[in-house]
Amino acid sequence: MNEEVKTTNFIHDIIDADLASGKHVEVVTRFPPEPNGYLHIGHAKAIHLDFGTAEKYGGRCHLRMDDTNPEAEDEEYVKAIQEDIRWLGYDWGRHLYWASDYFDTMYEYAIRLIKKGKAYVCELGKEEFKDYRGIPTEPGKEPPGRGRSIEENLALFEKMKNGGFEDGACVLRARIDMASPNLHMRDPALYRIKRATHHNTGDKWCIYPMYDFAHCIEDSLEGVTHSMCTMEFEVHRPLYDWILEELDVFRSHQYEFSKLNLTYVVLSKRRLLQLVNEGLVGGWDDPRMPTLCGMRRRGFTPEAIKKLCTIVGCTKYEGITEIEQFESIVRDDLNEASLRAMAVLDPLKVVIENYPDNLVEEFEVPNHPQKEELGTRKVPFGRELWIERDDYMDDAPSKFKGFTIGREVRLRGAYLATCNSVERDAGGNVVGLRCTYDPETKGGSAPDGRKVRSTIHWVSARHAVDAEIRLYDRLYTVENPLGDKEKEFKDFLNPDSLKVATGKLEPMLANVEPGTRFQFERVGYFCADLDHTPAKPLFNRTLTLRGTKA
RNA sequence: UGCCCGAUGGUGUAAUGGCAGCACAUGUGACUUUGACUCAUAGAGUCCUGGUUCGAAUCCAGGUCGGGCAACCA
Repeated sequence: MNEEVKTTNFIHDIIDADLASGKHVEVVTRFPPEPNGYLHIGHAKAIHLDFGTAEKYGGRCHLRMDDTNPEAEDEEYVKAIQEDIRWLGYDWGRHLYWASDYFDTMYEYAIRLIKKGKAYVCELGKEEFKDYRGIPTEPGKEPPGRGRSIEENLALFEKMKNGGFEDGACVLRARIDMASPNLHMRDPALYRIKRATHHNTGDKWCIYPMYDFAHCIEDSLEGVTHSMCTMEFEVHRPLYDWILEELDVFRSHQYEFSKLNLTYVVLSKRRLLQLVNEGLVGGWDDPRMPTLCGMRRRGFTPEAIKKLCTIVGCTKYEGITEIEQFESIVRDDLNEASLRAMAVLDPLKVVIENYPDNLVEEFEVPNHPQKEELGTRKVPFGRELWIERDDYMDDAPSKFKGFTIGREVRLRGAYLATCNSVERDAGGNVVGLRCTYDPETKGGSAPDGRKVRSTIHWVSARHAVDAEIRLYDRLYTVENPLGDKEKEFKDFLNPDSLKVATGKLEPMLANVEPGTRFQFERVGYFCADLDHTPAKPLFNRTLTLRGTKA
């Protein structure tokens, strides 16, 4: 997973050209989250691009909290955002900034625009202005305040700042072109009045800059050379350029790329919030959520997430990546890195009739089949075992890998054993197996060299630790839950996205740290949950093994 | 509807005027003390129509289809 795939993309091509021409001598990027929600895998794509680009070119990437709307934002998210970015493995060093750091400068810049006759105070209400702006096919009309004198605008703007107007009574507008085919250029709002306490600046301001005004200035002030954002901002770029041009400040440039889309995943902030608020999931860090904290809890690795970002690359094409792509990367990573263990999720009792009742043996079992350096562990074995219910079948076909009456099967790392008879309840259901083992096959191989095709996992009943095991599956039943005009995404929630099992674990698993990842052999990849304790073991299934059903 | 953007196997992504490659997914086979891993192998692609050129996925024109924008959100 560490082999860095050589990457380039259309933005890096531009950077190469900028560096070659001397337009820039260093590369400065930024990741600008608004602290109003948790980061998800879509943000990971942007983070990977922003920080990864800076890394590639030996430049720097700023982390900037884009806190221009105090009504929406909350300190609670700031810590979580930082934790998630660090978890991905990125470091902004001393370059943590806030849009609110620049409120004074932005105010000065607004005045500069007014003095140039490029901004004015507009008293039109929200709905009224919509009328003036008009529709794309027809030019808009000039708002009444547009012709006001500079002095008047200066006075009015100061009155706005000093609280002389009610919220929403007026806004500061850029004076651009009410006839522009780009609606964003029809005198967009720059400042609005909003009496809200800001988490950084408190009650100092009652006017706050709009995104379009704030963002380009933030970039410029920080010396950001390449400001990358998603495609929906493309139509804002002329405004971004216009503001920096009129202000005559350092020219940052904006480049747009397409968002990440994954099958069986919904990333919209609003809908994620809905899942949490309506109790459809356990919270923002529910392991079924595509949030970084949810994915962390699920057991996904930051390396796998970054590798996905590398593979999907950076283009302007709005496609949808199959979740199988990600799952494959995760399995690759987890297969390499995880230690093996044995756990039985749907236990069936086996009695080895010819094994002494009081005997306990410990077998030295490798922690990884291909990596000797990961060592071995001791697993206790006794007369009574748990095996997977699925590992017994009446009249099994020859390709079946498990017990059937008369067939010899290898108990992984222990002995070869043969099933002689089956115990059934009144309904005919199998409730236990009676087997005999071959004492000559210690470790699992027969001295006479006979071939045994089946190997199954097991846990000693006397030593087994009971555990709650949460079996996670896709949150939705369809690839694109947003793709149906009649139904809403919640109609496609997978009722089986979480199943809870009480499993039997090999004893070592009770004592691992929360977050530790394992492959339960023949079952899947699992991760000790945040709430896992030795007294109450709790594991999450990250993914099944390839080729096995959920 | 106006403006902007895009289109390469089922999916994602390379090829920067010169052999259309890689990965995932799918099929088949081998190996296996995990139905895992690994290995081998197969099928499958340049949206359409013209033009420029010795040569076009790439450049040009027109079309088709898909996406975005029209908050005092970001």
